[in-house]
Parts: sequence; structure tokens; C-alpha cells
Amino acid sequence: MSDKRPETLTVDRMSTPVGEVLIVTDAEGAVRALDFTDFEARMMRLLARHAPGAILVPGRAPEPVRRAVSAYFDGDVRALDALPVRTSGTAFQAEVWAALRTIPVGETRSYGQLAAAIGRPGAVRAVGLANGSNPIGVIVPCHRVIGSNGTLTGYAGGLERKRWLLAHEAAHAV
Amino acid sequence: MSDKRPETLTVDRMSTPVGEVLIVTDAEGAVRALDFTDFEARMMRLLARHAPGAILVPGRAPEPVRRAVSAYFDGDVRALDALPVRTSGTAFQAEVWAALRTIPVGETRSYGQLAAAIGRPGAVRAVGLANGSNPIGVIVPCHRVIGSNGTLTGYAGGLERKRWLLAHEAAHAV
DNA sequence: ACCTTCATGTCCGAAAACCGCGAGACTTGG
DNA sequence: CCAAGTCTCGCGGTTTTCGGACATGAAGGT
Repeated sequence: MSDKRPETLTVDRMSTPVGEVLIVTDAEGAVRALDFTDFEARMMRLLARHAPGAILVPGRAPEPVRRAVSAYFDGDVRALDALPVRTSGTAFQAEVWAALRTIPVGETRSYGQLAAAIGRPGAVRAVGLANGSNPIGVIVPCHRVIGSNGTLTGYAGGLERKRWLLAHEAAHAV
Repeated sequence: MSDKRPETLTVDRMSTPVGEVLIVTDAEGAVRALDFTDFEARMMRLLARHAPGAILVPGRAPEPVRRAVSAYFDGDVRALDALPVRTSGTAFQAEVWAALRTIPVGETRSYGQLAAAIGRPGAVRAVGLANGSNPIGVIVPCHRVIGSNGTLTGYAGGLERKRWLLAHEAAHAV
């Protein structure tokens, strides 16, 4: 490859009302991945794809990140909005994930609406797929996308959590 | 991706007793590719795979490289031995190409011997394949590999050139 | 000698399978 | 007649699978 010095990523853990989460951050303090510990294997698989050869060291995430996550679960549901993230999927995935962060707290979109928003009205299922391979749960709010008929339809972390997150955000959206 | 500023590569041309060659070097002065101009398309295809997004600018290769190539064809057949090269194939290809440079000037190996040398006695045909996709002709001496029965069997630049190179090296190996 | 045949490892391109959907046709049951 | 559930099918990007191709070599038959 051109030039790939192995990158070291920090893996932290925090407990939340819906279970413990893993938070992966890089040297610049950007969040690279976030997922619930009961899906740790899945997250590692995604990481392996997006940051091949990276070295994972258990450690503490930067304080701003930890504070933001705590605040979010404590009711300050907008605390995650400005958190820097970094992903590395395909161009299509990048578009989808970027679009996700534009959904305001307390609102939802359907897969079709999201597809239309990125200019590909037909790519409905592809949006679902990209959604499902989002490495940064909660912060990149893939849980705000639901079926066009209002059903939740799916969530990598379990539908229960999706339901909880949406209710939590709705309750504190002010 | 992690971090990919587009890289610029320099493309030079030199004439030799067996035809004009293209030499591609990078900013650090390492040789990235070398092939005969009548197979320019093939080389570009390999480059596209190994250095995607790189920008090719016609120009002059570093003097040490040009001197070494000249010297080699003038009879100083060991002049290329220390030339820095950089490739980017698969792990298997990297092993094969590294093994190639350990074949001394004036000697040859069979595909089977080379396969055994990298610890994969069965990967005989795979060695041939990797050999054929060597982007850096002459300097990485894929021409020193011949059939176990002494036939030349194949060369991306044409068997005539393979024959010439081997004879040239044998004549000046001292 | 020469010419099959066969086993063999890797890579690449094509094709198929996979889905966190959605719209429309069809069934039920009220 | 209407509403809500079920089924079917097309959709598009990504991943996985699969089938050749190949710069071989050894064996076995003419």
C-alpha cells in the first residue's frame, strides 16, 4: 500500500441505561466507532474493515467525548450533535451517514425519505443496508430512521434500544 | 480512507539495446514500475491497481536510477541490485517479488525452486502468476525464473528479451 | 523426445445473494 | 365498504461465492 503506519485506537467502555457501550476514538479525539458491548464482535468486524491493521488499546476516551455521552443519556439529548466523528466507508455510505446527522433530535425519517434526501429515491434498501453498517451508533443517529408506516423495522442494537432512544429523545427534545 | 493525499509519480523513458523502457519513480526516488514501452498499456493497468489515484507526470527519473539502468545495459550487470523499489501487491506477491531479488546475477531458478524458497512448495503456478504481474521488470529479475527443464516458458516483455537479458547477465557476471 | 493428463495456489471479474424498504394487490374480518 | 394484515415483487449498493485463467511440473503413454 502507499503508506500505512499502523494506527492506534483507544477503546473505552461506559455504562448507560440501555447497557454498556464501547467507544473507539483515535489519536485526534474523533470517535471511530460506538456500539453496545453485546455486539462487540460485530463492531470489531466493522472496524477491521474500515481501519485495517489498526491497533486497539483499552483506555479512556477523551473527556469531551465521555462528557457528551453521559450528558446525552442524562437528558441533554443534543450533547452529541457536535462530537467529531470519522468514518471510512464507500462514497454511498458516507452520504447516508452524513444525512443521518442532519435529522434533528426528536424527529424521524423513513428510509425512503432518506434515500430521496441524498438524491437517490430508488436506493431505499441500499439505504437500509448502509444504515445497518453504520459503525458509530447513537452518535450517528441511525435509530432515527423508521419504516414509512411508522414501524421501527430494525436496529443493530436491538429494537428495544431503538424504541428507548427514540422515546428518550422525544421526551427531552423540548 | 485513513489518509490519502494523491501521490504524483514521475514517468521517464530510456532507450536500451532491447527497446525503450518506461521508468516510474515516486517522490522518495524509489522505482515503482519499469516496463518496455510496447507494453505500456499493461504497465499502466498494473499501476492503476497498485497506486490508485496517483498522478503521472512525464519527467526525469532521479539520476542514480538513470545511471544504474544505463550501467546495467552497458555491462555492469550488478548495478541494479541496490536500487530501491516499492511495490504494493498482495502478501503472496510481496514474498515472491522479494525472493526474486535474492537470485544472484548470472543464475536462474525454476518456478518450483522459487515456490519452495518461500515455503509453499505447491504454489508453483501461483508463483508463475505472481511473476507475471511483477510491475518492475529487469530490476526485480523475474526473467531469472525458467522452467524446471530449462525452457524459458514465458516473459511479459517477450521471450526474445528474456533470452537477451539472461545472456547479457551470463556474459558479464564475471 | 513429445504430447497428454492431472493436481495445484492465487487472483480477478462476473454473477448471485443479501438486506434494517416500500408500493400495490389480495385477503380477512368487522 | 373499509381497515388492517399478508404477500409479492422491484429496487440498488455491497459482499460473497464461484469459475476460469495462468510464465508449472510430474507422471505416463506413445
